[in-house]
Amino acid sequence: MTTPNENAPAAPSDFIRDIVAEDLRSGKHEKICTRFPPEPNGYLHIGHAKSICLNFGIAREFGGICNIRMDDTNPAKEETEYIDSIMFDVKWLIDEWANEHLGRAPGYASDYFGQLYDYAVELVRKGNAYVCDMTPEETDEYRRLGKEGPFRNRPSEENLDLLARMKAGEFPDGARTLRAKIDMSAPNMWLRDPVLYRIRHAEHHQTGNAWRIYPMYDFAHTLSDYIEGITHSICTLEFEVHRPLYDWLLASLDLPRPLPHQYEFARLNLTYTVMSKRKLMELVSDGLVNGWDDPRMPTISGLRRRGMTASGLRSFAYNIGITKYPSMTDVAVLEHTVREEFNRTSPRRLAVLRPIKIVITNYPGGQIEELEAVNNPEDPGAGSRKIPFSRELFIESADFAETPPPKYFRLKPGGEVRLKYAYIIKCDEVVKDDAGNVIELRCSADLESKTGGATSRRKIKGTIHWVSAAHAIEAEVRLYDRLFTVPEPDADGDFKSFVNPNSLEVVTAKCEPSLKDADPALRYQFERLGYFALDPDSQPGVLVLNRTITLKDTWAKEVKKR
RNA sequence: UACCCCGUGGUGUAACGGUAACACAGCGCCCUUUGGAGGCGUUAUUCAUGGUUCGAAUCCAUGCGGGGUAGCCA
Repeated sequence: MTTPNENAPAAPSDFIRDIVAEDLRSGKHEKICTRFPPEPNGYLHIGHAKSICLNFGIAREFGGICNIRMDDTNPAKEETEYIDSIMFDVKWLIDEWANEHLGRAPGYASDYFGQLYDYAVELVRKGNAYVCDMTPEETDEYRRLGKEGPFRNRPSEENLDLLARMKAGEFPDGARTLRAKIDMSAPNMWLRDPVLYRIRHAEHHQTGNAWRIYPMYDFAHTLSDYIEGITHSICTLEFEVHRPLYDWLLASLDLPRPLPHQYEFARLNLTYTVMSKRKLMELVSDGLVNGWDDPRMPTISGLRRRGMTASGLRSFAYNIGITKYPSMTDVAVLEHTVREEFNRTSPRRLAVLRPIKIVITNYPGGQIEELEAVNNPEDPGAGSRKIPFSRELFIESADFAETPPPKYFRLKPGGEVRLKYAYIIKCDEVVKDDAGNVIELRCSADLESKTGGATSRRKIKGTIHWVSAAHAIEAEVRLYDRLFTVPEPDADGDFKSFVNPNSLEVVTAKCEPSLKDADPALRYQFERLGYFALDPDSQPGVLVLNRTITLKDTWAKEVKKR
């Protein structure tokens, strides 16, 4: 069932896929149907990406389908803005990969409100549900005590009448509920007559004012699964204790088989970030980030804007596996996955983030050379391009040190360095302003050391990047770092106090001229610096780039050790 | 507190009663016109105790540790 030109790793094996494979083998199911059921009350994050890749991945690997279903049973918390973003993110993530395994057209639990209500009536008829008049506080207390309430044994006819009047909007919010009649002394709290419907005089984003009662998660989710013919209903660990209720609902309605079954796996936790919708919402509303799609956010929209690709996120989802152990994944795994893909696919470019000017004193003033530069050493088919060289250049200020630390093999007074694709130069003079800041370096080039030249084979320890001053184009470059300074910001204390004050730095970079036509679909490697993607803030003639991820920097690590 | 689930190197996973392996991270070396990439090497693991078995990470029991649930949220 796999598509041929898939560059993500081979399908993994895990306990859920083992079950699916066995169910197919044994003939329990002929065709697998999974689902992804987000509540539209926030933006999707990388944890949802794990779930999407699991559900669509299974559909894809086993020749089944996966439905997208908005779990929209609480009109108070849900908004169409979220629906739009969720649909966009899911499509972005599975497009070209598992889109053909999308089941029914993306829909809503609210599509089934009518059928759901009929099931509720049926439950009442069977004596498996009743209308309860207790207040929320009373309900809580009785449940805690394991005590049966006074309305539990209402006659079926009365329940039916009350339920119909609830539906008709005769009672105020919270006045009554429909509850499952299970077992008030059950050790599992979710079996102590859970609420199935509550009264909410609220307008719903899909159904408008058609309904005055709304089903609870357990009821709506379980029966929506059944209605859609879901075979494997995969959710996160916190729903584990709900599973007996899931099974009870299906059994009590006496539904014909095959019934769906619920399986649970551990949600994703990543170091140096937070993952709950509530906390992400706080970062946005407190202005600690610039919106849900801020490139520092672990949201799918943020990661996309940062420059991460759908295939990269999918590879990551496959790399981390699926278990029931509540683990903490090192964000370095994500970073590694992204680098691995970009190293294979990214065109190389020369750009200087923090420029310092150098003058090649023995190079003629008006002369310009077009030098050949390889586009991607990992991909010979990517070809090469020309970059202009002239007497005045910019190099990275970090690539010069007046008093170099040990093992520093970049440019230093009297020292030599190779300019990538160009000449070996020697720093002859350091020019400073009145304040003592280095403002210019005067260098001489070994004019025979260019590729193919007589001295081109000379062994020079350092090679640095550069751009021709006269030809450079400017770009706003946004340098992102981890959003939090500690590996587990929500371990203890206020997570917001650990926000990294240096998580965003904006510089004006000098770029080689070919970047003028930068392609938003591409990720560029700025040699020796990292991978960069065009930000949507870019306009014709105005380049804005985001640093998706740095290159591995062993020198920085060396410096840090001291 | 009650109930449920889970414990394999620093981290994430594999091994499905038969030699504990892979990736990330770390460390060292080699190579390099990216201190990138790549190559080679290396450190380090079955929560504890008992039991079953020729043989246990795997099965059982107890203990310990971690997580989840106890909304008219999902």
